[in-house]
Amino acid sequence: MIVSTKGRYALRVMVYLAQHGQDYIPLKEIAESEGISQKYLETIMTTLSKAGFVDAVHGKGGGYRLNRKPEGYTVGGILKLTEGSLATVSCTTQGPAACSRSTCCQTLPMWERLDKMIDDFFEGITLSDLLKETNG
Amino acid sequence: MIVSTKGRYALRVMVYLAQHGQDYIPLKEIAESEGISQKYLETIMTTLSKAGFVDAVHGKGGGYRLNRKPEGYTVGGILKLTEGSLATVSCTTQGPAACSRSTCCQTLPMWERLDKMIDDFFEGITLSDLLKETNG
DNA sequence: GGTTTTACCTATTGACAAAGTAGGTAAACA
DNA sequence: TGTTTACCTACTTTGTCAATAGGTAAAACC
Repeated sequence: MIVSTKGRYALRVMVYLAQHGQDYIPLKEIAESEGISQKYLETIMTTLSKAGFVDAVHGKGGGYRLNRKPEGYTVGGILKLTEGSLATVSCTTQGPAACSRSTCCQTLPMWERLDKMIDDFFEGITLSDLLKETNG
Repeated sequence: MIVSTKGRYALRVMVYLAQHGQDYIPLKEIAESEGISQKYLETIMTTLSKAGFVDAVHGKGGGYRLNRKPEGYTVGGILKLTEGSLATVSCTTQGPAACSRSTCCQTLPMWERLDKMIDDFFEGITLSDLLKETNG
């Protein structure tokens, strides 16, 4: 049960941008600061940009920046965008009739409660909350 | 973020055994009833058997059965055994120094809280609880 | 003792997605 | 015109999940 690097990197990038306010930050700088492959980060930034999560500007002095306040982004929103889904089992990822056993499965309700709990967890955290985190 | 078939199948098998009390149920019957490949299920049953979660008896009239009451099994125990770990990110799966950024990472505390929440969730559910589930 | 029924063991395959790479084009600015 | 940046399409590598193949060993039955 794993959140892939795509989602994890995206979160870290968003935190990084949040810490740099109104400035446009070039991808190269983000990649180097966060220790992420430039090429790989490109695909993530494109996703964030297309979804309107960040502004992108070409050319010198360009780069990426947030277009909302940190409180305006939930961790859930960022992860759902980059991961595709947060569902923990294929049974709940697809439609209701995905599994022929759904009507009699003794474990399905548990998975659904888990998904709900995780969704609530992530939707209850904003970028602004992450900025306040401190380790150690 | 996915729980693999191994853990899901294991849970369903344990529920199935719980519903059959003291009887020894051959693998073939479990596989057919639950629609799981026999060969694949073998690896799962071996895991459960080696860990002492089930009794196994060879020969005619043999098979598998639980050796505790359903209340004696937590979903967390079964999943940790078959999945290996329930950690959601590689950052927390491995040791504390797995990631060089762990001391300054703004997102790590959140992952740790998530892992804790999921662990509590699964440890708070027993086989006996699953038996009471009803769908639709 | 031989046959059937069962669990147990080692190794291999196929499919798929995650992670990362390669090499370009287009926009903005000096 | 040249540099800096984002954007685009395609490819490769790697690894794990899911399943398969082909056996051996134990227990019961006749």
